Amino acid sequence: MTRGGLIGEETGAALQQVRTEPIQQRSAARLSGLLDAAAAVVDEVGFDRITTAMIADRAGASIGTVYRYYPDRVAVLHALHERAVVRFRQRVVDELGASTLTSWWDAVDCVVTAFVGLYRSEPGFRIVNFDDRDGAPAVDAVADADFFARRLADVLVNEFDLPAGDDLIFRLEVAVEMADALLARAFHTDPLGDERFIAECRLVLRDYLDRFYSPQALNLLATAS
Amino acid sequence: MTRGGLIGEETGAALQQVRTEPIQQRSAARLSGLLDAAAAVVDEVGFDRITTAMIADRAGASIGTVYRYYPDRVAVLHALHERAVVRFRQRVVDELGASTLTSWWDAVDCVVTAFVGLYRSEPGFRIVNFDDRDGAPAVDAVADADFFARRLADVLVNEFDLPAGDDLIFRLEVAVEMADALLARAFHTDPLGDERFIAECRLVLRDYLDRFYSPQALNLLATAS
DNA sequence: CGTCACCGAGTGGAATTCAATCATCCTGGT
DNA sequence: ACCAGGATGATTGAATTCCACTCGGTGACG
Repeated sequence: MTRGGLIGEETGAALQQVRTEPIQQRSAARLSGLLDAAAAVVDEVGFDRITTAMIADRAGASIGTVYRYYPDRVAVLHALHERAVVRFRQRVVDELGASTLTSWWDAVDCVVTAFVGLYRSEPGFRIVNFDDRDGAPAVDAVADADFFARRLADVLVNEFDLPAGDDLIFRLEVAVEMADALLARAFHTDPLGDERFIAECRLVLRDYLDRFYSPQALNLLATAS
Repeated sequence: MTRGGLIGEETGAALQQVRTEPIQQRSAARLSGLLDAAAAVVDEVGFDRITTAMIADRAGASIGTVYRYYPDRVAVLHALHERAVVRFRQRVVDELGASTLTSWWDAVDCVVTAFVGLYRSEPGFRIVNFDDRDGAPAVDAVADADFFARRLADVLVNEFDLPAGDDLIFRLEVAVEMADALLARAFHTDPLGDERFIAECRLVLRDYLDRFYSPQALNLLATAS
């Protein structure tokens, strides 16, 4: 199933951010418990007021336990970021499966919907943007966007016969960056998301991609070759 | 001169971030020296690993001196941010003056050019993005984008007769967010800026705004009313 | 000689470590 | 099957380190 590839359990972008892989089952819950706590704390006190003690407290663990699994404070945020990205991809897959797709646009629309949905439902999702420039998770943010663009390109090529190639990937990455910026802006003030920016985001994406991948543009491309 | 308004010495966004206004001349240089040091450190160790001690060291001052002028660590970043924004506006004005503007597009182009130029020449400019979401200067980042959009709107209205109003401001803010995201992406890996993303940024901006403000669109608007 | 600038050891709180302790799993003997 | 008891994973929290920020003392300028 090509769509499932979006989730991607490949190790390419994966990272060993956990010091020790949990062996016993009790600690499996600890890990996600710590992340849940971190997410809750982020939403409560904000991104830069987090303390490791708060996370430990909220998770019902001691400080040492936090450091058993994560090398330092920012690694916890990294992990939270990663988990949210995975959930985002899962949500995109769900959206794609629940909708009847008649053109590539429907797929892009699903991505936007998934993104907006997560912003609304996932605690701490705000810190998770693909392109946070300066904060902790910054390093591999672009790698995430790039990775996602590649996967999305696969889907669009396989299901809607868009022309594969670097151009498509590049344009999707451009689209991802723009969408991320506009949606982040939509949620900057309004916790439910400013509909104006969300709508404009869909419009911009469609216009931009239509320029290259509208039926007309594709026809021109086909007859020219 | 309407263009000069872009620089904006209004007190609306200004802030009393310096504790003590320097009285003696020697300390005038100290202030900018501290900011230069901060900028250098930001470029070297990254945004979240900055240390007040590092800044003091680099500036050849002691910690106490930093705190003489700035109330706390983030105030230094704020000041750096503010200085960069002022320089950006100045550069935009310079670009506008040095170019012959035949349409609003040339003005937008100048803004992009100024932005790219600063990215290349100004140390620490990366932290200065309009829309840093989580880091310290995040609070008024959107306010900056909004402010800049308003000023730019004034210029475009006065010089190119674009229809004034909230719609124009909103669209310019959308444009600013998109441009910022794409240019940040352009400079994420390549210190000189990936030309592909820069070019695509110009294209996206033009297409987006053309939709509403191309001569044809404006004519339609005029005849309809 | 009174300010203005500057210094840098000192304070407090948060981040991180680590040696001790507890819990769980494993193994081999009965 | 059962269980003792070592081996190893998991947890703890006091101790340590790091870092932002203060403040009393020292020079420099006018």
